[in-house]
Amino acid sequence: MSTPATLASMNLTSLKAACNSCILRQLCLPLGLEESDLDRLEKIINRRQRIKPGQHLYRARDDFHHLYAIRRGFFKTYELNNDGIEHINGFHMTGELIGLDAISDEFHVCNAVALEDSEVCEVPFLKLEELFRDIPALQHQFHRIMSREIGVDHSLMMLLGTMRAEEKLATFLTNLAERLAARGLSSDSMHLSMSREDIGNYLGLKLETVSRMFSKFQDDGLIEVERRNLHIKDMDGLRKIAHCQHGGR
Amino acid sequence: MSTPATLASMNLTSLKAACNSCILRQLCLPLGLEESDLDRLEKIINRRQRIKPGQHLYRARDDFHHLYAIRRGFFKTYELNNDGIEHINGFHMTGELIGLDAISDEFHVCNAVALEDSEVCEVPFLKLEELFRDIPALQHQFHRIMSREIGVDHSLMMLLGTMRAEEKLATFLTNLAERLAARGLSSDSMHLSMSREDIGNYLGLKLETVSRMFSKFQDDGLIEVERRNLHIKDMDGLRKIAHCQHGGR
DNA sequence: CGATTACTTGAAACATATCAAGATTCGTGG
DNA sequence: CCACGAATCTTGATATGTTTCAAGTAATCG
Repeated sequence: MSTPATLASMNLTSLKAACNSCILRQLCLPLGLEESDLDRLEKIINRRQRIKPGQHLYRARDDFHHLYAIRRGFFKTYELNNDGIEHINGFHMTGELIGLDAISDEFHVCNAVALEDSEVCEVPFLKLEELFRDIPALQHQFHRIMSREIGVDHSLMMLLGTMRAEEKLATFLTNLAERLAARGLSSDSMHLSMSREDIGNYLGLKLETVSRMFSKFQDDGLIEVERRNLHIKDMDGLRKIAHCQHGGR
Repeated sequence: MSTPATLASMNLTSLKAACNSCILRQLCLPLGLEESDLDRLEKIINRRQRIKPGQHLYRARDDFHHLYAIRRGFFKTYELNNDGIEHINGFHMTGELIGLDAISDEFHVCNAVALEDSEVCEVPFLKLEELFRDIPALQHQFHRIMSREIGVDHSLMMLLGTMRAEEKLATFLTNLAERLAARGLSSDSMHLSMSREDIGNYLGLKLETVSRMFSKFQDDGLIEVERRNLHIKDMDGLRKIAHCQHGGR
């Protein structure tokens, strides 16, 4: 399913990266870059790639060549262990850079699949590293992004290791809302791109437990939820349950 | 308590970093560097710092200036959430680089405390970034280390999210053994530097559960454990329980 | 339209936590 | 050096939260 209207409205230049005009600049790699440096960054970013829901951006064991900046849409990244048990490492939205875990072994270790109609900028990593040598600000921003990823993972480890189901889900929801708000999107009404099973998998819970907690929150007047449409009625109440404020993802 | 013999045998130059002669080169930052580049790296590494057990290397909210390469000893890094609940992010040994999570906000977010008599090399991060511009191999190795950290955290997330107590502890022990083996140390007999409570905290279990699992493994003939001395009698048996092979930490 | 998938809810089973007591080790000061 | 108290660890009994199993409903898809 392509979207003809959007396609028609795009000329060739807009198919290039165009970090310059990208509303995500403040979230993404080129934060704080000067005009001339932005141009250089844009030049190494090959093209924009469209990914349909259910389609994989990369899979474990794929050769690693590119990082991906999410321009639009929603992804989950997950890993399979030796027993074929799946675990979701993260849900990723607009402005986030994914594929960072593949640098160390030169192949991807996790799988990235789109949960919504998505679009990514493909960033060739070796060229990016070359650019770092000329643009210290870009290098530093990249390190901040990697470091942030580590911090986010630590927050998730804390969640998985110390919280009960109720706290986990409340944290998940407030965090999702904050990330939407940071992108100027509605933070009290949202569409959940992922299934109950995905949420549970991510939080270390079974889907039934997630469903029960949703019902409980609804009974308590904190949210309204029907299927994947979520309305947060009492953010402070949710936060009180989550009580531990979490990082960026 | 200092160790006079060691102190006496050290001259001033050996108090400098001496990556050159460091047995950890293959694990640490300077992997694959040429002699001349090694010298440049050594020059920015200020000094070696000795840390006594129980002493903090850094604390959350401390200004971030340095990464620390562990030359000798054993550390745990932990985070406190808003409720004062502690969660251990990792146990770190010789050759590992810690403090990476602080880059993004320019202050430390977790606390690092020595569990044994330890020694670290202090690496000024901004100077290191400058060096990256001249030494591409160093830059790339740093990115690999950060990426590896992310991969390790993902493995831990999988452990916390999907495993039962028995699997968690078996994974913890085999992983510890592997890391010791990678350093040329005995992997079947070891001293556990951390308490049962620390192990439990790290694995998302209570100390009583850890203790029970230790007893169970001992009854099953997999290990011998008395207090903090551990002997692994049947590594394959442990691995079979762990069954999911984990990353570097 | 029927079939499949996603979700909800209940009852029972299970793993781990909690509470509690006792044993051992460790540190410290008398 | 011994004694005391604190910390660490083990083990048992009970409590609790989450999972598992099961059934049913609603939405989605071909």
